[in-house]
Amino acid sequence: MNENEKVFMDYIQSKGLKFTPERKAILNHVFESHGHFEAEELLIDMRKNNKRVSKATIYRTLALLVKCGLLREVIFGEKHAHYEHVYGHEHHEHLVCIKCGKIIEFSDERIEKYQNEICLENKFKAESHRFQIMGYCEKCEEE
Amino acid sequence: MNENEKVFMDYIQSKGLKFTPERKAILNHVFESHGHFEAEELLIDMRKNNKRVSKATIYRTLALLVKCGLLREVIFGEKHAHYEHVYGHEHHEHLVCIKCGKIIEFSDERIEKYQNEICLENKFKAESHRFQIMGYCEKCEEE
DNA sequence: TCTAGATTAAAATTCTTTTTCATATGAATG
DNA sequence: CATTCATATGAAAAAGAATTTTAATCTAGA
Repeated sequence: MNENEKVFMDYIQSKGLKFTPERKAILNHVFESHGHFEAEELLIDMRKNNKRVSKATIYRTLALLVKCGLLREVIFGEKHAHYEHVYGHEHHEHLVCIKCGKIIEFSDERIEKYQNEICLENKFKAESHRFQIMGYCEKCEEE
Repeated sequence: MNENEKVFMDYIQSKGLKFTPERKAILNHVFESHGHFEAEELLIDMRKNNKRVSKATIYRTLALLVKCGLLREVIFGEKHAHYEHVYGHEHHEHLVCIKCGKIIEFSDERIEKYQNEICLENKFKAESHRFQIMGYCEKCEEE
Protein backbone atom coordinates (compact mmCIF):
# COMPACT_ATOMS: atom_id res chain seq x y z
CA MET A 1 0.00 0.00 0.00
CA ASN A 2 1.42 3.32 -1.00
CA GLU A 3 1.54 6.53 0.92
CA ASN A 4 -1.56 8.01 -0.67
CA GLU A 5 -3.62 4.98 0.10
CA LYS A 6 -2.40 5.05 3.64
CA VAL A 7 -3.44 8.66 4.12
CA PHE A 8 -6.81 7.97 2.58
CA MET A 9 -7.41 4.83 4.65
CA ASP A 10 -6.53 6.65 7.83
CA TYR A 11 -8.98 9.38 7.02
CA ILE A 12 -11.66 6.93 5.96
CA GLN A 13 -11.30 4.98 9.14
CA SER A 14 -11.13 7.98 11.41
CA LYS A 15 -14.50 9.07 10.05
CA GLY A 16 -16.09 5.62 10.15
CA LEU A 17 -16.38 5.53 6.37
CA LYS A 18 -15.83 2.56 4.11
CA PHE A 19 -12.97 1.76 1.82
CA THR A 20 -14.99 0.66 -1.19
CA PRO A 21 -13.74 -0.56 -4.55
CA GLU A 22 -15.01 2.62 -6.15
CA ARG A 23 -13.04 4.82 -3.80
CA LYS A 24 -10.00 2.69 -4.31
CA ALA A 25 -10.33 2.89 -8.07
CA ILE A 26 -10.70 6.65 -8.01
CA LEU A 27 -7.80 7.07 -5.63
CA ASN A 28 -5.55 4.97 -7.80
CA HIS A 29 -6.59 6.62 -10.98
CA VAL A 30 -6.06 10.06 -9.60
CA PHE A 31 -2.56 9.29 -8.45
CA GLU A 32 -1.52 7.07 -11.29
CA SER A 33 -1.29 9.61 -13.99
CA HIS A 34 -2.88 12.97 -13.70
CA GLY A 35 -1.13 16.20 -13.06
CA HIS A 36 -4.14 18.44 -13.17
CA PHE A 37 -7.59 17.26 -13.98
CA GLU A 38 -11.29 18.00 -13.77
CA ALA A 39 -14.05 15.81 -12.41
CA GLU A 40 -15.54 15.15 -15.81
CA GLU A 41 -12.17 14.38 -17.28
CA LEU A 42 -11.46 11.85 -14.58
CA LEU A 43 -14.78 10.16 -15.22
CA ILE A 44 -14.13 9.81 -18.93
CA ASP A 45 -10.60 8.70 -18.36
CA MET A 46 -11.69 6.00 -15.96
CA ARG A 47 -14.28 4.76 -18.40
CA LYS A 48 -11.63 4.36 -21.04
CA ASN A 49 -9.88 2.10 -18.61
CA ASN A 50 -13.04 0.18 -17.87
CA LYS A 51 -13.43 1.61 -14.42
CA ARG A 52 -17.02 2.66 -14.43
CA VAL A 53 -18.06 4.76 -11.46
CA SER A 54 -20.93 7.17 -11.35
CA LYS A 55 -20.51 10.89 -11.58
CA ALA A 56 -21.97 11.24 -8.11
CA THR A 57 -19.32 8.99 -6.68
CA ILE A 58 -16.57 10.87 -8.46
CA TYR A 59 -17.70 14.11 -6.94
CA ARG A 60 -18.22 12.59 -3.53
CA THR A 61 -14.82 10.97 -3.55
CA LEU A 62 -12.99 14.02 -4.82
CA ALA A 63 -14.46 15.93 -1.91
CA LEU A 64 -13.03 13.31 0.44
CA LEU A 65 -9.63 13.47 -1.20
CA VAL A 66 -9.58 17.20 -0.72
CA LYS A 67 -10.67 16.88 2.88
CA CYS A 68 -7.98 14.40 3.74
CA GLY A 69 -5.37 16.61 2.17
CA LEU A 70 -4.39 14.51 -0.82
CA LEU A 71 -5.83 16.87 -3.39
CA ARG A 72 -6.17 20.57 -3.73
CA GLU A 73 -8.72 22.50 -5.70
CA VAL A 74 -7.39 25.03 -8.18
CA ILE A 75 -9.34 27.34 -10.46
CA PHE A 76 -7.62 28.41 -13.65
CA GLY A 77 -9.78 31.27 -14.84
CA GLU A 78 -12.34 28.79 -15.99
CA LYS A 79 -15.44 28.37 -13.97
CA HIS A 80 -15.11 24.82 -12.81
CA ALA A 81 -12.73 23.20 -10.39
CA HIS A 82 -9.44 21.62 -11.33
CA TYR A 83 -7.59 19.38 -8.94
CA GLU A 84 -3.96 18.78 -8.33
CA HIS A 85 -1.95 16.45 -6.12
CA VAL A 86 -0.75 17.71 -2.79
CA TYR A 87 1.25 14.76 -1.57
CA GLY A 88 4.83 14.72 -2.81
CA HIS A 89 4.21 17.99 -4.51
CA GLU A 90 5.86 21.06 -3.14
CA HIS A 91 4.16 24.36 -3.60
CA HIS A 92 4.43 25.65 -7.12
CA GLU A 93 3.03 28.08 -9.63
CA HIS A 94 1.51 27.61 -13.06
CA LEU A 95 2.12 28.57 -16.64
CA VAL A 96 -1.14 28.05 -18.50
CA CYS A 97 -1.19 27.86 -22.28
CA ILE A 98 -4.24 29.76 -23.47
CA LYS A 99 -4.27 27.87 -26.72
CA CYS A 100 -3.87 24.19 -25.89
CA GLY A 101 -4.50 24.31 -22.16
CA LYS A 102 -1.16 22.79 -21.27
CA ILE A 103 -0.03 23.51 -17.74
CA ILE A 104 3.61 23.83 -16.80
CA GLU A 105 4.58 24.01 -13.16
CA PHE A 106 7.42 25.96 -11.71
CA SER A 107 8.50 27.09 -8.29
CA ASP A 108 10.92 29.51 -6.81
CA GLU A 109 11.53 30.58 -3.26
CA ARG A 110 11.62 34.22 -4.28
CA ILE A 111 7.86 34.17 -4.58
CA GLU A 112 7.52 33.25 -0.92
CA LYS A 113 9.91 35.95 0.14
CA TYR A 114 8.13 38.46 -2.00
CA GLN A 115 4.80 37.47 -0.54
CA ASN A 116 6.06 38.15 2.96
CA GLU A 117 7.19 41.62 2.03
CA ILE A 118 3.95 42.51 0.35
CA CYS A 119 1.95 41.26 3.30
CA LEU A 120 4.00 43.24 5.76
CA GLU A 121 3.48 46.39 3.75
CA ASN A 122 -0.25 45.82 3.55
CA LYS A 123 -0.81 44.42 7.04
CA PHE A 124 -2.16 41.28 5.50
CA LYS A 125 -1.99 37.75 6.88
CA ALA A 126 -1.36 35.39 3.96
CA GLU A 127 -2.83 31.93 3.88
CA SER A 128 -1.92 31.02 0.36
CA HIS A 129 -1.15 32.54 -2.97
CA ARG A 130 -1.36 31.90 -6.64
CA PHE A 131 0.96 33.09 -9.33
CA GLN A 132 -0.18 32.17 -12.75
CA ILE A 133 1.17 33.21 -16.10
CA MET A 134 -1.12 32.94 -19.11
CA GLY A 135 0.37 32.78 -22.58
CA TYR A 136 1.58 30.37 -25.22
CA CYS A 137 3.64 27.26 -24.73
CA GLU A 138 6.58 26.60 -27.02
CA LYS A 139 4.59 24.44 -29.39
CA CYS A 140 1.62 26.78 -29.72
CA GLU A 141 3.83 29.81 -30.09
CA GLU A 142 5.49 28.23 -33.14
CA GLU A 143 2.23 27.83 -35.02
CA MET B 1 -17.07 63.87 -22.24
CA ASN B 2 -14.38 61.97 -20.42
CA GLU B 3 -11.81 59.60 -21.79
CA ASN B 4 -13.82 56.48 -21.05
CA GLU B 5 -16.86 57.80 -22.80
CA LYS B 6 -14.74 58.71 -25.76
CA VAL B 7 -13.30 55.24 -26.07
CA PHE B 8 -16.73 53.70 -25.76
CA MET B 9 -18.31 56.05 -28.27
CA ASP B 10 -15.56 55.35 -30.78
CA TYR B 11 -16.12 51.66 -30.42
CA ILE B 12 -19.89 52.00 -30.58
CA GLN B 13 -19.69 54.05 -33.74
CA SER B 14 -17.10 51.91 -35.42
CA LYS B 15 -19.48 48.98 -35.05
CA GLY B 16 -22.58 50.88 -36.10
CA LEU B 17 -24.12 50.47 -32.66
CA LYS B 18 -26.15 53.00 -30.71
CA PHE B 19 -25.21 55.06 -27.73
CA THR B 20 -28.33 54.52 -25.67
CA PRO B 21 -29.17 56.00 -22.27
CA GLU B 22 -28.83 52.54 -20.75
CA ARG B 23 -25.34 52.09 -22.10
CA LYS B 24 -24.42 55.53 -20.95
CA ALA B 25 -25.77 54.88 -17.48
CA ILE B 26 -23.88 51.62 -17.18
CA LEU B 27 -20.69 53.17 -18.46
CA ASN B 28 -20.90 56.02 -15.98
CA HIS B 29 -21.79 53.81 -13.10
CA VAL B 30 -18.95 51.45 -13.80
CA PHE B 31 -16.39 54.21 -13.86
CA GLU B 32 -17.83 56.39 -11.16
CA SER B 33 -17.07 54.27 -8.21
CA HIS B 34 -16.25 50.64 -8.52
CA GLY B 35 -12.88 49.07 -8.15
CA HIS B 36 -13.91 45.49 -8.71
CA PHE B 37 -17.45 44.39 -9.20
CA GLU B 38 -19.70 41.65 -10.49
CA ALA B 39 -22.58 41.91 -12.94
CA GLU B 40 -25.20 41.30 -10.28
CA GLU B 41 -23.59 43.75 -7.93
CA LEU B 42 -23.63 46.45 -10.57
CA LEU B 43 -27.30 45.83 -11.22
CA ILE B 44 -28.22 46.18 -7.57
CA ASP B 45 -26.03 49.18 -7.14
CA MET B 46 -27.59 50.93 -10.08
CA ARG B 47 -31.05 50.24 -8.76
CA LYS B 48 -30.15 51.88 -5.49
CA ASN B 49 -29.36 54.95 -7.55
CA ASN B 50 -32.59 54.70 -9.47
CA LYS B 51 -30.92 53.58 -12.64
CA ARG B 52 -33.03 50.63 -13.59
CA VAL B 53 -31.60 48.56 -16.43
CA SER B 54 -32.32 44.94 -17.12
CA LYS B 55 -29.94 42.16 -16.31
CA ALA B 56 -29.69 41.30 -19.98
CA THR B 57 -28.55 44.79 -20.82
CA ILE B 58 -25.99 44.75 -18.04
CA TYR B 59 -24.45 41.59 -19.41
CA ARG B 60 -24.58 42.80 -22.97
CA THR B 61 -23.00 46.10 -22.10
CA LEU B 62 -20.29 44.60 -19.95
CA ALA B 63 -19.34 42.44 -22.89
CA LEU B 64 -19.02 45.58 -25.00
CA LEU B 65 -16.91 47.30 -22.39
CA VAL B 66 -14.56 44.36 -22.32
CA LYS B 67 -14.38 44.28 -26.10
CA CYS B 68 -13.51 47.94 -26.38
CA GLY B 69 -10.79 47.53 -23.80
CA LEU B 70 -12.26 49.54 -20.96
CA LEU B 71 -12.83 46.60 -18.66
CA ARG B 72 -11.05 43.39 -17.96
CA GLU B 73 -12.49 40.17 -16.65
CA VAL B 74 -10.90 38.72 -13.55
CA ILE B 75 -11.76 35.52 -11.72
CA PHE B 76 -10.99 35.38 -8.01
CA GLY B 77 -11.38 31.71 -7.26
CA GLU B 78 -15.10 32.10 -7.37
CA LYS B 79 -16.94 30.88 -10.39
CA HIS B 80 -18.34 34.03 -11.78
CA ALA B 81 -16.65 36.95 -13.47
CA HIS B 82 -15.42 40.03 -11.71
CA TYR B 83 -14.53 43.13 -13.68
CA GLU B 84 -11.95 45.79 -13.18
CA HIS B 85 -11.04 49.00 -14.93
CA VAL B 86 -8.33 48.96 -17.52
CA TYR B 87 -8.11 52.61 -18.45
CA GLY B 88 -5.87 54.64 -16.15
CA HIS B 89 -5.09 51.56 -14.20
CA GLU B 90 -1.60 50.19 -14.41
CA HIS B 91 -1.15 46.50 -14.06
CA HIS B 92 -1.41 45.31 -10.50
CA GLU B 93 -1.87 42.27 -8.32
CA HIS B 94 -4.45 41.41 -5.68
CA LEU B 95 -4.63 40.59 -2.01
CA VAL B 96 -7.98 38.93 -1.40
CA CYS B 97 -9.41 38.65 2.10
CA ILE B 98 -11.00 35.24 2.41
CA LYS B 99 -13.20 36.42 5.23
CA CYS B 100 -14.73 39.72 4.16
CA GLY B 101 -13.89 39.63 0.46
CA LYS B 102 -11.97 42.89 0.56
CA ILE B 103 -9.53 43.33 -2.30
CA ILE B 104 -6.31 45.27 -1.92
CA GLU B 105 -4.30 46.08 -5.00
CA PHE B 106 -0.55 46.33 -5.18
CA SER B 107 2.03 46.38 -7.86
CA ASP B 108 5.75 45.97 -8.14
CA GLU B 109 8.00 45.83 -11.12
CA ARG B 110 9.83 42.84 -9.68
CA ILE B 111 6.89 40.67 -10.67
CA GLU B 112 7.31 41.63 -14.31
CA LYS B 113 11.00 40.94 -14.20
CA TYR B 114 10.40 37.66 -12.52
CA GLN B 115 7.84 36.70 -15.12
CA ASN B 116 10.33 37.27 -17.89
CA GLU B 117 12.86 35.01 -16.28
CA ILE B 118 10.40 32.24 -15.72
CA CYS B 119 9.17 32.44 -19.28
CA LEU B 120 12.66 32.30 -20.68
CA GLU B 121 13.43 29.22 -18.65
CA ASN B 122 10.26 27.53 -19.78
CA LYS B 123 10.19 28.73 -23.36
CA PHE B 124 6.86 30.31 -22.73
CA LYS B 125 5.42 33.43 -24.34
CA ALA B 126 3.55 35.35 -21.64
CA GLU B 127 0.44 37.29 -22.45
CA SER B 128 -0.59 38.17 -18.93
CA HIS B 129 -0.24 36.99 -15.40
CA ARG B 130 -2.00 36.99 -12.11
CA PHE B 131 -0.46 37.08 -8.70
CA GLN B 132 -2.99 36.78 -5.98
CA ILE B 133 -2.50 36.34 -2.26
CA MET B 134 -5.36 34.93 -0.25
CA GLY B 135 -5.52 35.55 3.47
CA TYR B 136 -6.89 37.92 6.07
CA CYS B 137 -6.99 41.68 5.93
CA GLU B 138 -5.96 43.66 8.99
CA LYS B 139 -9.49 44.01 10.30
CA CYS B 140 -10.45 40.37 9.85
CA GLU B 141 -7.19 39.16 11.33
CA GLU B 142 -7.90 41.08 14.54
CA GLU B 143 -11.21 39.36 15.16
C1' DT C 1 -40.08 59.49 -40.46
C1' DC C 2 -38.00 55.12 -40.65
C1' DT C 3 -35.66 51.14 -39.25
C1' DA C 4 -31.76 48.57 -37.62
C1' DG C 5 -30.59 47.90 -33.55
C1' DA C 6 -31.77 48.11 -28.40
C1' DT C 7 -34.52 47.33 -24.26
C1' DT C 8 -37.13 44.57 -20.98
C1' DA C 9 -38.89 40.74 -18.15
C1' DA C 10 -39.18 36.31 -18.23
C1' DA C 11 -37.97 32.05 -19.79
C1' DA C 12 -34.45 29.20 -21.34
C1' DT C 13 -29.90 27.55 -21.50
C1' DT C 14 -25.67 25.82 -20.05
C1' DC C 15 -22.77 23.59 -17.29
C1' DT C 16 -21.14 21.98 -12.94
C1' DT C 17 -22.31 20.00 -8.80
C1' DT C 18 -25.54 17.95 -5.40
C1' DT C 19 -29.48 15.38 -3.96
C1' DT C 20 -32.79 11.71 -4.13
C1' DC C 21 -33.98 7.23 -3.34
C1' DA C 22 -34.04 2.46 -4.16
C1' DT C 23 -30.72 -0.90 -3.87
C1' DA C 24 -26.28 -2.77 -2.54
C1' DT C 25 -22.35 -3.62 0.45
C1' DG C 26 -18.32 -3.20 3.92
C1' DA C 27 -17.25 -4.46 8.17
C1' DA C 28 -18.50 -5.04 12.97
C1' DT C 29 -20.75 -8.35 15.68
C1' DG C 30 -22.96 -12.59 17.22
C1' DC D 1 -20.67 -17.68 8.41
C1' DA D 2 -24.83 -15.04 8.85
C1' DT D 3 -26.83 -10.97 10.44
C1' DT D 4 -27.22 -6.28 10.91
C1' DC D 5 -27.06 -1.63 9.73
C1' DA D 6 -24.75 2.49 8.84
C1' DT D 7 -22.88 3.96 4.95
C1' DA D 8 -22.14 3.80 -0.17
C1' DT D 9 -23.52 3.43 -4.93
C1' DG D 10 -25.77 4.54 -9.44
C1' DA D 11 -28.98 6.70 -12.44
C1' DA D 12 -31.69 10.20 -12.87
C1' DA D 13 -33.54 14.24 -11.34
C1' DA D 14 -32.81 18.56 -9.21
C1' DA D 15 -30.47 22.28 -7.81
C1' DG D 16 -27.56 26.28 -8.37
C1' DA D 17 -25.75 29.89 -10.48
C1' DA D 18 -24.25 32.67 -14.13
C1' DT D 19 -25.29 34.05 -18.45
C1' DT D 20 -28.00 34.15 -22.83
C1' DT D 21 -32.06 34.05 -25.62
C1' DT D 22 -36.81 35.13 -26.74
C1' DA D 23 -40.34 37.95 -28.31
C1' DA D 24 -42.81 42.00 -27.85
C1' DT D 25 -42.02 46.68 -27.75
C1' DC D 26 -39.32 50.80 -28.12
C1' DT D 27 -35.98 54.33 -29.77
C1' DA D 28 -31.54 56.62 -31.35
C1' DG D 29 -29.97 58.64 -34.98
C1' DA D 30 -29.57 58.87 -40.07
